[in-house]
Amino acid sequence: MIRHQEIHDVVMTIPHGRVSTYGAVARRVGGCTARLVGYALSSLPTGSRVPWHRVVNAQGRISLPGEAGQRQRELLESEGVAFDDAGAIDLDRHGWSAASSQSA
DNA sequence: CGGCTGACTCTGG
DNA sequence: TCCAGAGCCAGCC
Repeated sequence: MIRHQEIHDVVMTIPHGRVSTYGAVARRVGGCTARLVGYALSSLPTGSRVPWHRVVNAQGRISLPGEAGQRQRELLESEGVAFDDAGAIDLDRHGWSAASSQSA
């Protein structure tokens, strides 16, 4: 049975300066779908150690509406993540992968 | 206890 | 490029 806790744990494994997608995290959890990841992040309490800001949609764009979305972009830029003219992140560049976590 | 909504992703037109 | 439908878990009223 998948739990939000499992998703939180995977998100916490995202290294600094890297970003991941809902679908990617879902696959890493296994037997989980992208929606559950989104729901899990939505369930994150304020002040949680989960780098939720390092999680974006498959398009490399921020799906988080409202002010939080703006802050997410700031946090990513603060970590060295670059955004595209369309406000999208180069997943090919900052996209995190368990195999890429060793070196760029 | 019952029903609803919510930070996704993929496919077809 | 935009719209719609399906699959999933948890918190909330």
